[in-house]
Amino acid sequence: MANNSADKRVTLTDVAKLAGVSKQTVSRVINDSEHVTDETRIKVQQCIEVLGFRPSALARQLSSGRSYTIGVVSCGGLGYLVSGVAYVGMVRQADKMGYALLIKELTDFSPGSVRTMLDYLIERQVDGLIWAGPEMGDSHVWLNDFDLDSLPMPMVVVNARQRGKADTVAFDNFEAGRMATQHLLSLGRKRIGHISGPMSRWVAQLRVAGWQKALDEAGLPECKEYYAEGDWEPGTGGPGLRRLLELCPKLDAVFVGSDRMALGVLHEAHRLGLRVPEDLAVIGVDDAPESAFMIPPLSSMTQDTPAMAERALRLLVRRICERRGEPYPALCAQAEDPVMHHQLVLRESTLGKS
Amino acid sequence: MANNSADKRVTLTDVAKLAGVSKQTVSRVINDSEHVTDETRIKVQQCIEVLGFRPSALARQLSSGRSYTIGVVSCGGLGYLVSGVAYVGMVRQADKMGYALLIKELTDFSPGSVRTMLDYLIERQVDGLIWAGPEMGDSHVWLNDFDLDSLPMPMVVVNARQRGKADTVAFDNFEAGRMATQHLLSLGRKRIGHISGPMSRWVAQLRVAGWQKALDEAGLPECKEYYAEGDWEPGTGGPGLRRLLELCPKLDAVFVGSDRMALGVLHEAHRLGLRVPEDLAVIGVDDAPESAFMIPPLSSMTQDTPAMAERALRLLVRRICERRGEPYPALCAQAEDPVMHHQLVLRESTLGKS
DNA sequence: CTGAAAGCGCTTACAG
DNA sequence: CTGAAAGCGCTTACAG
Repeated sequence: MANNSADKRVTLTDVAKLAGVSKQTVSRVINDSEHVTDETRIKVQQCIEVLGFRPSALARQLSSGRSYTIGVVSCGGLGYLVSGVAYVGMVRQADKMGYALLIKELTDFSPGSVRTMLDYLIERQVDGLIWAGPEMGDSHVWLNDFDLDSLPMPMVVVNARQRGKADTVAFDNFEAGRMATQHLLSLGRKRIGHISGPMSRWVAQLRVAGWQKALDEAGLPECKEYYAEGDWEPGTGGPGLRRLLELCPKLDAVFVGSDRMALGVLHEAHRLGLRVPEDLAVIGVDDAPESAFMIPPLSSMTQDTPAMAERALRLLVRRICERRGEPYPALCAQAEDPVMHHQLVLRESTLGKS
Repeated sequence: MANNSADKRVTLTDVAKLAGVSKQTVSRVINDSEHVTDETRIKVQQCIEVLGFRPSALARQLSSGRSYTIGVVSCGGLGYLVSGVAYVGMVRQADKMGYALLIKELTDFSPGSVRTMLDYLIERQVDGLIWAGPEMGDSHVWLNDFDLDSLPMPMVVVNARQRGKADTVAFDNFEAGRMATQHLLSLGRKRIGHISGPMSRWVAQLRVAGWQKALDEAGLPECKEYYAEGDWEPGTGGPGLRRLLELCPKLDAVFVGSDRMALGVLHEAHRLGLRVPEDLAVIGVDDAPESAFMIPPLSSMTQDTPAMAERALRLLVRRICERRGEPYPALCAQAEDPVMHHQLVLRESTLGKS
């Protein structure tokens, strides 16, 4: 194995010299160009071996204008679990298509720091941009102000409101809220409350709206009063449930904005001596790995976050290729629906023992 | 706001031309060199504004040999949750010190793919390397084969076995296993079983060893028989517990390798009519956000993974600066202990109702 | 304090 | 199929 240690960088020029050919020819070999004799190719490859030559990606990028790097803007905050899982999906997918991910974290949402972030990524000449982070309040206002077409590269927004011309890959959270509520209705429940995630979040807002819609459709608008706001975490499940019971002592079902909060709800119900689902049916969202093992096992809605991240990445690579007039890699050859859907997963917390 | 759209890249040369100075002077201005008249500086800065000039990080890197990029090799696998949380910690910390993270995923552990991975990162001239991924079986054998000093940049290994000269930041999982077991012993339990993570994992092995050590110290070596292997996930907790009860029907305590598996154990105990902790004391590891809300609330051991990731990053930046003879950024100015420690968090699953 | 030159390591046209 | 030249956009010495 060659020894390209700290000594001195081996360059294409060195290889060319040793092989007795031009730099251009060496370049052709490392880029798998067809216009090279087998003889020449082999000779060059041997010299590459011998010298332990590794082309500098940096130099290549500078001269070719292509970086095979995708910039990821994340804003983790409390959503770190989801972000984390999503990261893994993105890394894998990027890798398969030959891209690396350059990850930067947005620490605040001022237009200034957004601008700085974008400039930084532009400076590094990323081929495309993934905007991955929860949409908090008006954090995406800049998307309106900005002329996205002025970005020198395509961008895909993940799990946030669709805006203007920016591509977006997101779950249909309105539908999720509606479906969860409809399930509770189908069980004959009439007093259905909701504990939502933080209302500054787009995702939480939509789930609330879906819940309300289902209630209206069922002719139970009064239930819309049975509402409490949480923060996605287990700790707000219990207080949320108590609040709901204050508002409606006869509450018979609750749709909880996340499985983690639902854990808190189950815990509190147990403490209060409420039987689940006999007295209170509970359904969450996420279908966390834990949910099947809660007491009782929790009904929920699957949400395949890694799949969303992967889909976003494939879409982005499509856009990158489109702009450059290059063919698509096989993985993103066909267009996919940018809207992701949840699916009901029913367990004891709504169905009871089977 | 300047309009640097897809048109044409604005370069340092353009600025120099407009300002009527040399490129070198513009370079000085953007690098905050002191040897520039205020007058010149202001003039240049204005031209930069007007043209919307953004220096190319790529060009800078190529000519300066410094990329301010840290390569992260991850191998997610089932440990995605932990990896995800760790990612966020790393991204944040890197950002604060002016580095970006370039993330690559290792898909298999053959020496070849490890070599390819390292070459790739070297090609991209990352300033340093983080090896972040669970140590599976002999996956780190290459660390022995490789002469780490031949790497052109420093590397820090996260949460894996200490090897040779490579810096390592990791939890003391042996101590964790011992402490958890000692806690159960202190409650007067005499038949203490263990359900471990996959034994191909270094972390799991150490926790098992710590448990055994504590049993030996307590003069209860026979308990070492009460053992089952799981996979960290909730689904293996129940089967693990049943296995333990086969081996020792009078089992009175169990140390579970992860809180997620412990959830499965609690679920199964509930099903079997075993009271926790009266009949069976249960303690996990991780102190997951869910643990305080399990039924009953789970005793555990905190494990601050983001903190570990951040510490690893700080250490790496220290090493980078050392090699280059540069001063340390404030954040990593002082050396830190590379060994991280768990802490007991006691709840009802071992202590009972207070 | 400022500038002209050379160079970082590759790729892109353009010839032959 | 192969090569000599120019260029990607900066920075690093070296002069003045």
